[in-house]
Amino acid sequence: MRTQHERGTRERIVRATSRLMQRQGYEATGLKQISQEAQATLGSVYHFFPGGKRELAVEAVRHGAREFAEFLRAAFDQEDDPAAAIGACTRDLAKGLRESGWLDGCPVTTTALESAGRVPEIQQAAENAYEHWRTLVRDKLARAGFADDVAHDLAHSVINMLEGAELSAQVSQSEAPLEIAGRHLARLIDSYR
Amino acid sequence: MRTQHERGTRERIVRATSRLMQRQGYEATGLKQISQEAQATLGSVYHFFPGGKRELAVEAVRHGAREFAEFLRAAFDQEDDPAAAIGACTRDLAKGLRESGWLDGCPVTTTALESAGRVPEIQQAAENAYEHWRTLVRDKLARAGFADDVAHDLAHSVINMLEGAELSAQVSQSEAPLEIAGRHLARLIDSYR
DNA sequence: TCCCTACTAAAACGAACGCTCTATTTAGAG
DNA sequence: CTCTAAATAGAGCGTTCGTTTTAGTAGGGA
Repeated sequence: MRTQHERGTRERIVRATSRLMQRQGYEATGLKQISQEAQATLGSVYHFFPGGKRELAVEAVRHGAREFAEFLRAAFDQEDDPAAAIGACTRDLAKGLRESGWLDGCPVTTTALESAGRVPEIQQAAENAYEHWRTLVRDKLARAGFADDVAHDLAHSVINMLEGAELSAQVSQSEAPLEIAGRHLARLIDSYR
Repeated sequence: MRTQHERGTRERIVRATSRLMQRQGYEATGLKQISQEAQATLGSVYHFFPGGKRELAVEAVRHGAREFAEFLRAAFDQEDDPAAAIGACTRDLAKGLRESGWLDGCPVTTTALESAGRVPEIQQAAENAYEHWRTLVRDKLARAGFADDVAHDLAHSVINMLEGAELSAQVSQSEAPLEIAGRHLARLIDSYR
C-alpha cells in the first residue's frame, strides 16, 4: 500500500517536526530527534523531504498554521459575537498552555523568530500563516457588521495581542496575560460598535 | 589596567552576545562567533563566564532588558500623556526595525521563546525583563491618574501588544502592525479615562 | 515470473558545536 | 626587580550536527 505508507509516514514526520519546533525552535531540533519521535528513519525523512531540514521546517510551519486556523475556526463557531469569540480564544489558549506544562506555545512563532532574516522560505511561510489568521478574524468581524477598514485593523491587533499574550503567559507561566488580553480585546472591539 | 580591561572586554562580550542572540536566537549563536564579534578570544569568554553559554545568555538577556527599559523611559519622557507616549514607542520601534533591515526585533523574545521550559535560568531572566517593563508602563499610567488595578492590567496588554506587533512587523517586514497597535492601545487607554 | 518504483535501513562523511586544557602575556603590589 | 594573579591565546577534546551514500525490502503491473 504505497499511498498509505506515504501519507502515514510523511504525516508523522511533519507532525513530529511541528511539535518539536513548537517547543524547542528550529535550531535546537535535530533531524535524528525528529526521526525518532516520528518513528521513521533518517532515510525516510530525506526521501520525503529532499530539501532537508529547511523544507521540513517550512512544512512544519504550514502544519502549525493550519492547526491554529482550525483552533480559531472552532472558537469562532462556538460564539456568535466576535468579542465573545475572542474571549473564548484566550480562555482555550490559556487552558492548552497550562495543561501542556507551559510548553506548547504558538506552533509558528518560535521558528518564525529564529528564521526571520536568515531563512526566507520559513519567514515567508510564517508570514502567510499570520496573514491567514488575520483573514479569519477579519471575516468574523465583517460578518458581525464591522466596517472593512475597522475590521482590517482590529484583525491585526487581535492576532498580535494573542501572540504577545501567549508568549508572555508561557514565559511567566501564568494565565493572567491571556485573561487580561481577552478582556481588553473585547473592550477594544466593542468601542467600535 | 586590570579593571578597565575587565570592564571593556566583558562588556564587549555581553553586547555582542545580546546583539547576535537578538538576531539569531540562542541555539544558532556560537561561542566562536561571539568571540569574533566581540574581538575577544574563547579563553576570555570562559574566563569571564565560567558557566559557559548559558551564563552568557542570561547576561545577554539582562543586557537586552536594560536596553529596552531605557528605550521605554526615553519614550515616556518625551510625552507626558501615556497614550501619546505609547504612540511614540510604536513609532520608534517601527523606525528601528525598518532601519536595521527588519533584523533587530525584541532583544529578549527570541532567546526567551527558545529557552522556555528548557533553560530555567534564561526563562527566569526573561520573565524578570517583562515584569520590569510592565512596571515602567504601570508607573507611567499611575502617574497620569489611572487606578492601580486598571494600570496593572493595561501595563500587561501594552507590553504584550508591543511584543506581538513587533514580532508581526518583523516577520511581515511592514510597519503596519506597529502603527495599528499604537492607535489601538491609545484608544484602549483612553477608554479608561 | 520479472521488473520497476516507492520506501526503508544504516553506516559514514566533513563540519561545527561547547568546552577544556596548557601556555603565555600583562600589570599592579611589595 | 620580583612575585602573583588576572587576562589572553589557541590547539584540541569528544560529541553531535545535517547530509550523503549505498544497500536492501516491499508490492503492484506486465
